[in-house]
Amino acid sequence: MRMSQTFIPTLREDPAEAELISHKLLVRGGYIRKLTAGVYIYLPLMQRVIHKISQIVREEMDRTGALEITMPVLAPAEVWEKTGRYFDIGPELMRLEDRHRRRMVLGPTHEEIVTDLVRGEVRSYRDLPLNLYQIQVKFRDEIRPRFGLMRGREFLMKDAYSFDADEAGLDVSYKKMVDAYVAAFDRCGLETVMVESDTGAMGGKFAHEFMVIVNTEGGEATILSCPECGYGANLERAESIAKAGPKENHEEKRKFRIVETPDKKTIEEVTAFLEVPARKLVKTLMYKAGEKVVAALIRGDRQINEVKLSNACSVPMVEMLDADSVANATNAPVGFAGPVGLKSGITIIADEEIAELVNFVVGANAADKHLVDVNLSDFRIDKTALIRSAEAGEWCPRCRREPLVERRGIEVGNTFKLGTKYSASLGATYLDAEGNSKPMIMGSYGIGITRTAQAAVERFHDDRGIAWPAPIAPLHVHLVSVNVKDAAIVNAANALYDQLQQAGIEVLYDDRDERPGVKFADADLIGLPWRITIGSKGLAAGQYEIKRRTAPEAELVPMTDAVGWIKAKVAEAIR
RNA sequence: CGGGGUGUGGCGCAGCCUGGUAGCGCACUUGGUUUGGGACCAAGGUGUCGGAGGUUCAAAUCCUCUCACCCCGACCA
Repeated sequence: MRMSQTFIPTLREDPAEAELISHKLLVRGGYIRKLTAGVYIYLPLMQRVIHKISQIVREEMDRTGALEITMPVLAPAEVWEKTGRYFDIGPELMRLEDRHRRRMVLGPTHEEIVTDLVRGEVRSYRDLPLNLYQIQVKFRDEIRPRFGLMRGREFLMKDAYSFDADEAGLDVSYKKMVDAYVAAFDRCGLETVMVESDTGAMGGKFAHEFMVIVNTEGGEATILSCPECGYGANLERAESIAKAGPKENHEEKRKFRIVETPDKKTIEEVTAFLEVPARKLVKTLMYKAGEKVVAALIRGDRQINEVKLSNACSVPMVEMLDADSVANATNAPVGFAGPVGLKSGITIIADEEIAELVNFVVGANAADKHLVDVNLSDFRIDKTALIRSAEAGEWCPRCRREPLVERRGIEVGNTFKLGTKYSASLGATYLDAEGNSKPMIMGSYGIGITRTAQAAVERFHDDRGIAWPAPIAPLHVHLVSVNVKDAAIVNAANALYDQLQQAGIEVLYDDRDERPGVKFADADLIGLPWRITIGSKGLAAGQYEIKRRTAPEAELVPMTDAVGWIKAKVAEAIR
């Protein structure tokens, strides 16, 4: 590919639209351009990266026996209503009407469509297991698209769906997918960690996420993992051991009393004013869970975990009450809610840690008042559950030998054991060997292709530009001719370009009439794994200068050996 | 959707407070000199100042509405 004839619009300055380093580099390097919020155009280099990643993923999927298909982006709303997700997913599901005013959606994922397909075509246990996948555009109307490809509204995803006759079959299918994911990311040159995650709106009972660990702000998800036993989980999901640390509750229980706390609403304000530690205070957070109002009690120094809370309430999602509803429910402004004397219609769910507390502080359900020396016997608890977020430093919930450590990661893939959520609601059943009709057992498995590409940039870059892992680099070699007015250099560069191409090496040839500094800066920015420089110095010595993008210095390779040398290096790196 | 901010040549920005007919850097075009880490000289082209309405002799600048985009929060591959 000759640079003078392709389309790689590099930028000297950072684009104003980008915050994240990987986003800036992809725009500056001429990989992507934004069309509108969360929607991007993939330029020639990006297209090649996408092909590379897709091809690796495709090969690993095919190896498992999964079959590639393509389902439409546009789908009738009907199928989504049957599974209930038309309502569950909410505004993130892009809805539209066609000219006949039929309601349609743009697929954010394809469980409904693939299940509908399989329902019509598969009837016997003899046809199972079946795993169908596609690599295709998804659309999610994100509340706030950001970080370029990291959270676009339109993005490329590989999604696979497995259908099995029983749970044992699902376990086998799931394991195959997990292994394929590990292999695929590994082949991309990306180290990932697999963590347990919540199933969220996807439904199902068991899920994992594949995270690329980064130590930049690009890591959106927080994961907790155990250095000892390898346990890892998304913060949303991470288990806590209910009883941690020594008890301090041998104090004698006192009778609670009301204290004035004028305008002290936050934990910080109340603890400072009353001079008690935050862990002696119980936060009462008011939530809406379906039709019910729930008061969630957790220790003042803990964070609520809404996913765990919604699981405890058996609803897909909980939502914090707005200020008016809080006032309505507690007869007090926000900041003074408490469990004592709360209306009977409100469900009180307490975190497990609450049970250990004695003589604590709660809101009084009256403006500018709190209750001190409150004890468990002073109010009702409808349910006790683990609803606080786990924290780094807590003991590993599995091996209990090491404290959990916190890292940040980018989620590039996930796997779900769905069970029968979709097959049951859509009637995807089969006849077993005894002639009984049963719902198929499903799994679904996603890899964000475009997100993986950006995650790689977030992981592999320096202050000059991208440094692609060779297997997913758009091309392998960046050939730079130092001076296009020097016939000897041009002849040598042209000749080498031809030789490299004939040897099957993907090469980007910078044949532009630019100064060397411009070419080097662009090469570093674009980030191909090797750069070969042709200038008069090397030519005179019969050597090419070959520089690995990640190495500080170039190597000098005899001209006669160069093609074989680079070919071997590339082969080794993309193996 | 709540809070904050920005829209001025292709890109990055100044000008706006204190109205007076649009500017800088990069990029681009032409000619010349240069050529191992983002060159230099000369000449040149490029804007209905996001849109609509209003105030005014006069609006990029003031007012109202509107649209788009960005950042912080809740959601996600």
